[in-house]
Amino acid sequence: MKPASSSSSSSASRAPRRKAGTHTIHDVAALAGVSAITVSRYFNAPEKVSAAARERLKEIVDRLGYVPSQMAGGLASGRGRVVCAVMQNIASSTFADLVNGMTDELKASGLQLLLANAQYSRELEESAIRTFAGWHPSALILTRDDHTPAAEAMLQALHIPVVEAWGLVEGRPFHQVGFPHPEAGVQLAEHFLAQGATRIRFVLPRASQDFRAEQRAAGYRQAMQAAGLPPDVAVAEVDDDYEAGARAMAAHAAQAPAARPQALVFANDNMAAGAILEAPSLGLALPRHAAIAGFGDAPISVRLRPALTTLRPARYEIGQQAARRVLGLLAGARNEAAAATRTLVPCTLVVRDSSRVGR
Amino acid sequence: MKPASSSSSSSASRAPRRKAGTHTIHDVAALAGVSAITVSRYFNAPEKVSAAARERLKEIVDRLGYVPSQMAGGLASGRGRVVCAVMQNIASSTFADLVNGMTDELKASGLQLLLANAQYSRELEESAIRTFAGWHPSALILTRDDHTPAAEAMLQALHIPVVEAWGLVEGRPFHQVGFPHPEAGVQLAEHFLAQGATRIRFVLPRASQDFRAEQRAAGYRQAMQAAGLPPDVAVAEVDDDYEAGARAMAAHAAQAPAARPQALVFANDNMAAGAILEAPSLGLALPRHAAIAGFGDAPISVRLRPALTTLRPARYEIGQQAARRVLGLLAGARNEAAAATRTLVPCTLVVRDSSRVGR
DNA sequence: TTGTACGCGTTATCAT
DNA sequence: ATGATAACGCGTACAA
Repeated sequence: MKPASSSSSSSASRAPRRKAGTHTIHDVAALAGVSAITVSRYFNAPEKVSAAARERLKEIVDRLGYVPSQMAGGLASGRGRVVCAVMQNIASSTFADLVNGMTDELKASGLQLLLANAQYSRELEESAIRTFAGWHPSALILTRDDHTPAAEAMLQALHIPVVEAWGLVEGRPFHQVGFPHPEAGVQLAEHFLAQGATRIRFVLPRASQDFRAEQRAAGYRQAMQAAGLPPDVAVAEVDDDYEAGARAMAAHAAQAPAARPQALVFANDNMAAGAILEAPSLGLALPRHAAIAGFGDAPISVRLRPALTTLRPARYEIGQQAARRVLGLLAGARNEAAAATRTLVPCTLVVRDSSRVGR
Repeated sequence: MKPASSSSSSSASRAPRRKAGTHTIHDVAALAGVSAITVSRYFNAPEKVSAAARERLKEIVDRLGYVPSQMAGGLASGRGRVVCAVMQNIASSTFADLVNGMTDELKASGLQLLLANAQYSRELEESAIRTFAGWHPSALILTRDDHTPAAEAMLQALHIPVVEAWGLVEGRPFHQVGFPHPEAGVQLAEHFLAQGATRIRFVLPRASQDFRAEQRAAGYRQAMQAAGLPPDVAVAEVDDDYEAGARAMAAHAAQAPAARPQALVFANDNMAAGAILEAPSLGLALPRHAAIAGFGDAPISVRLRPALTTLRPARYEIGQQAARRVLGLLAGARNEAAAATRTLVPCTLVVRDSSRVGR
């Protein structure tokens, strides 16, 4: 079976390409006695297909177990039915709740959520965005607002909706859903200031971690200065949050009672939990010897003794709203240059026993 | 955007399809003075491209910010560069660790991990598998072994590696990585039996939750019966694990001391934590009034007082091994009918203060 | 080591 | 409401 034509390799039959093994839209179309495009419309715009055809197609699709190829569809339409999200720490319950909110909201739309974990690193975020670019996503959801210049350039070049979820800052070119983290620091500081405390310490996790925590610390600083009091920010020396909290408590116990801060604001609930759990073995009775507050409203917080006062961000709702914004932007695709919107999903201060300032 | 089409103004039949807006492999090829296939090889098999071409291509790819289209590549090659995983509860730290293990292991391979959340429901798992089928994944990772018949059929029809991670049972047609959960129940029961305890209670979360917990309970039952003792399994009446643990402890306190179980095995660490945190307000001193053990080794467990004895599954490692098995199967693609393998990643019993049986 | 020709399965466009 | 045709961007097979 050599190609007879020695000259320009003409119509010589090539080896048939290996089939993917699954059914294609043409199999379905042939069985239903319609053309492929009708099957396509059956999936993408059922109302444009006659009821009769719809019924026959449903039966055949079910029988064959046919599932449209996302890759072929994405290639043909120029956009993948994918929303990509870059989280900072998949293992934390915070981001898990965000993801749940997004997933639930996107479920009905047929959009698949693609996740990446950047571990609080801008460089990893950039790399994730680059990877995602290959999927031609319909939209992108990020969880920070200080991208690398390269990442920022890619975001502009993609020409798709970009939503920054979790924080809320001014002057960004992208849509945002979340709350201003400095404001959260202010809220916590004022909770203690209102009780007449004058020595309030803010405890940060070890550097190079959650940059949001530092924004909250900045808010705390500002509130202290506004009250004419000296800010007092301590930074943990260990990575484990519980351990860091426990050590902060030990440092507290080591100070002379009169010099001790009256209140400790921890950058997150895990640190605060570590502190509360450690207190008894240090001979400290809470909240008398130290009023405590955290951030995040972890599930454990209400169980601690004393129960932990904390700030509760609406995590699930932020994920949901971010996804909803994406869907809205995709639907009303026209408003290209529409101004970036900012959606506030506020935190709630949850006051429990741990934050009663001793007198 | 320059028209990449070589055929010029002939047969102006149709409107040019809207471009995706990004660069294509041909843009890169043209700038480098090579053909498209060379660019393709530069990405997929760099060693087959001359060093000179490689260097020029690197420069151009960087300058353009070109990223190959996953959809076009997947469509052309018949398999997407995607591994799909169905988790049962994304919000739990258990599954987060699994995901981290998988992600890290897959990172270098260029395979993208697609996640779905089935919330302990077989039906949702089936639906996730159906959705995933449209992506023509290279492999599938699941976290249960009791799929619906329809799901099972799809798994067979996909003709791709399937790995069941987390549990380990006999007689399954798919590869497995994990540990036998009943065995975990046995381990915990025996830890208390070895201390001479005769009244040991197992506390399950509310029904319709984690079916693995019930497998562990079955192991506990078996160990008790083997020791000639009556099993005592309590089932929680509330969904919140902490609350369930607290209530179990209250029920314990309400019993006459002589009739109380000497030891409580909780189906997970969250329940155990709820119990330990509640004990002081019930007037119970642990472990004297109740020896406690959990399962999972949550981060909080070592912080509790008394610190919680628990079983530590190597979650990250299970995720990693599952991904590694996938990569192995994809590399040595030949062994189609190779027998399903089972990889044991054992649990470690972590003994702390909470489980000392009072005498 | 590099290039040519073709088709992967779907949807956009135009036509009926 | 339905169909014919031509892409979408890339990788496989084969040739040089």
